[in-house]
Amino acid sequence: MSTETLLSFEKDCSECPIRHRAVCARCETDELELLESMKFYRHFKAGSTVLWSGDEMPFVASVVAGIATLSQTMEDGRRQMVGLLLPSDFLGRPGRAIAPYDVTATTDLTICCFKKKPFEELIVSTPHISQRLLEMTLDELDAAREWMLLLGRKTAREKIASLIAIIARRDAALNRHDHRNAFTFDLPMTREAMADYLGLTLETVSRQVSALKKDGVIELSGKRHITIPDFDRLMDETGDDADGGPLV
Amino acid sequence: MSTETLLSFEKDCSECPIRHRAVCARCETDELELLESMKFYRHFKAGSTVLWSGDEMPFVASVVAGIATLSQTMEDGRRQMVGLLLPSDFLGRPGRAIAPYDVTATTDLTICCFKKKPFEELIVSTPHISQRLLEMTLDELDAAREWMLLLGRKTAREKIASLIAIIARRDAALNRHDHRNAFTFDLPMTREAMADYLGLTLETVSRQVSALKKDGVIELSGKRHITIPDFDRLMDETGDDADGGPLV
DNA sequence: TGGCTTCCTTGATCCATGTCAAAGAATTGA
DNA sequence: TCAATTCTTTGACATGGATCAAGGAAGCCA
Repeated sequence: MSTETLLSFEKDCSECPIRHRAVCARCETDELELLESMKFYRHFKAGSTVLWSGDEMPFVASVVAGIATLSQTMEDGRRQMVGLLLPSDFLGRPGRAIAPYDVTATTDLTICCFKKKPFEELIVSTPHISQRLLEMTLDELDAAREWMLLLGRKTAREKIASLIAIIARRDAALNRHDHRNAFTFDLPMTREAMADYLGLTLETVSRQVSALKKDGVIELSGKRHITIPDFDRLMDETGDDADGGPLV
Repeated sequence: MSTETLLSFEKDCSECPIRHRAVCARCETDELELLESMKFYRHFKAGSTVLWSGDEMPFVASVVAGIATLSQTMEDGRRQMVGLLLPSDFLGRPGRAIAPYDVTATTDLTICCFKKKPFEELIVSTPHISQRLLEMTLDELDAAREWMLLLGRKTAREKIASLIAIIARRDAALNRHDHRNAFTFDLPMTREAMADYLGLTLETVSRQVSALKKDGVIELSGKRHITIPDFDRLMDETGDDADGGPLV
């Protein structure tokens, strides 16, 4: 992202890349002006920690660019990712002072922050915001339930295929590919992060990625760059219904 | 639940057992009167299906009494429970016409229903309702994330101990036991439903319940009646942090 | 250029949980 | 009271994924 672009939306919400999908999506011009006066940006480098579970959480935020993850860690070190925050997703919960999960930037990350207290007042005074937040939270709950099916019942191979399909789908949505033809993208995460997402070990992730490659379901160049020659073939491997809904 | 009690709250919301926890919790007297004029009750017998995934969903509802589950089924029959609805929990999503999950009554069930269209108008016109719904949805999301850790990373023994702790905790909250001493309750579900909840087979559930019994973590009389001699001992078996938060 | 460091792959082996099978216990209905 | 049905337990065995171990590949900095 270029510096000018950054400066442009940092001044003016109407230039913001997530203007129409974030928690502010429904806001009118006057409401945006209010938000502009309150917001501030923070940047994190790939791999850095945004918050540790148990930390004081003085702000809520929207992801503007990059990817963040939410994860929980057990005493003995077992870790499970429980949320994946993409641009426009919301971080934090009104009414909660302490972060319940570790929040990590898996790529370079820019977030648009609001101090918690004033934002909580906004929720009450600005229905456009609380309505949008409800909608987004319901979407996240649906995603979490899809994920629970994956964690509880899918095989390692199905898990990998599902994750690749999710990422491919998102990429298709962003970059306007015709998803039914071959296309190409980069995995935005390490094998270890994939394992944490899927409830597997990184060795199993590596083996199953290799297996899908050997079977021609995906093509790999380097470690991260993937081509999908036949999206339907990939979908067959996910274990999901043929008609898994629209690719968004 | 006696017939008089039923009749009493069916007429008058202020008598309702879930008055202070459900989606209507924040409503004022005049708002309650509006709800009273719109609501209708439906009853389901234990084991019956409330909705199939893909069904038209003409209403949203609050669980008044009993337990319902949300579950997803894969084409080959693998099933994963993705939600557990207890009294006061909300069923349905404003703006959604089709049920995305199977909804099953695991005990006799009473729900308080609102037709979808009028309810959606309420959401917009009555902030007390949409604010409460947001809060409840955020709580559900937290629960789903806790569950994801269980599904992805816990052992079978830890999963069983966690489920028993969850049920015990809920029972403690309802029946005002002192949870630090021995107490007793019934599992409200079959071994198969436990397996669907935990991402296990029913045989593994049965074996691990037997193992916890042999090790003195729980006492069993019959198949469903459980006594926990030492709650801390049970918590040690769940894999969660010693301090897993308050027992609510 | 070369040597860290991080990330990834692959092999050998183990074991927790799934699968298949049989039978016991509780519940229901005739 | 006796089937019939549903729920549960237990055993024997199979297997998918974890664990342990080694080394390869790519990126980074001196």
